[in-house]
Amino acid sequence: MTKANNYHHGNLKNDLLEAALIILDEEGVDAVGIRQIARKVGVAHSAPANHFKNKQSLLTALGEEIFQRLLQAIESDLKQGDDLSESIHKFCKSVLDFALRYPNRYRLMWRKESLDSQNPQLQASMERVYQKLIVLLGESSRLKNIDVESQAIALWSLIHGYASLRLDGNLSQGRDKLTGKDRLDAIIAVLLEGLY
Amino acid sequence: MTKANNYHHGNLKNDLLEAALIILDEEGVDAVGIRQIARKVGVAHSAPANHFKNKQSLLTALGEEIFQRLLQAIESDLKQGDDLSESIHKFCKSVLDFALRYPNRYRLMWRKESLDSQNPQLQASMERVYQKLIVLLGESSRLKNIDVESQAIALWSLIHGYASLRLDGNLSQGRDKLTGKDRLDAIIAVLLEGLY
DNA sequence: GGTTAATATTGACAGCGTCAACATAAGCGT
DNA sequence: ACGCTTATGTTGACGCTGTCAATATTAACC
Repeated sequence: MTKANNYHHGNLKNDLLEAALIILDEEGVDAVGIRQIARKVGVAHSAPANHFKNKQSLLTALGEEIFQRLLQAIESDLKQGDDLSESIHKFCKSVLDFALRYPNRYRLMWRKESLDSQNPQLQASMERVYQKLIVLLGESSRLKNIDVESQAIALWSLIHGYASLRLDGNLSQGRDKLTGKDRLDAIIAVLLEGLY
Repeated sequence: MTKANNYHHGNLKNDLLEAALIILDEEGVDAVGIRQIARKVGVAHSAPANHFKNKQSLLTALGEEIFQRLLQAIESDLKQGDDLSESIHKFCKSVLDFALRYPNRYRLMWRKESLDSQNPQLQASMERVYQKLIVLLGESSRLKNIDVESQAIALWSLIHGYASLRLDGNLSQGRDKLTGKDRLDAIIAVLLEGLY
């Protein structure tokens, strides 16, 4: 947290987002509020209004930030040269790891009632993650007679669904009883090799 | 809405849940509040406290109710005698239809920050839906060397993820460009037949 | 250096969930 | 039928929230 002088803060917008992220991680989505953030940064309860027109737009900016961080995490996990199967596993594992490490961030990014889902920058930062998957699949030549978008959506749905369920404790970690695989690997295997 | 006499209401608990469901459908998850519900039923703002110890427990009861309705929808769509592939498609279509017809109900049932996710009755009503899927898969003999739970989780993740994404407008309806299939059918096909 | 725009503060407002004190009525044993 | 106990509903208060309007302070620029 920066502090230029006593009145004008200097870097408030960024500090607000930083503080918001901490509150989000520590106390959950619903604890992230204008006044609480302002308190944490040490500024009047109405100061944030100069940088975000309302709560929704602050959360939207935060959501955008979070999508960017997820993209970073994915990119740093994906090594060039992996084959398709390996890339897919890494992509999914990145998302799951992110979701489990920062459950509240993952919840917020999909909370369309709290975010302005029409915001162009938010959409763009989300699209960038999705496009990563499209490119991944598009580069491969060993794929079936199904269009790339369907494949991407299937994979994206699978990992998003699994992460969401794991997040809220509806699913335990577990392993596949027959193959011994980690559950995530097992369900990816289902998607790659089919159910029958 | 029932009304026995002027003071004692007679059937308040049910009426509160009914009203809550309407508000949920019409105004979204965050609009569902003790005071608003009470207003709608025509009762003092503090009357609900006699039936639900706090907002969370009201929402939890509502969530339980919603899971039951989803189960009903699924059961009425599944006909005995369908083969496995058909059953799977129907199960998934039921869930997706429910999610798209009642987006706010679907959102609420997975909002673990708003519900008491440890509540035994809520868990049971959720488990009943999941078990439906397990039984479905368990009955089949044409399945691969993967344990039933992994299969169920894969399917459950896929449909839950897809529904969630569709719900918030992140995914358009669309069709598979190569097969012409409806997108839902296409991604189920991926799961059944594999990506390569 | 003085004016304008940006940024921060203070105070008010209605709405929220929760609690405590109190009012009313229903249920039940006698 | 009566009275006691318990269930259920009302009223009012508390501190919290997001937002807005009025005001104060400082930065930026001609």
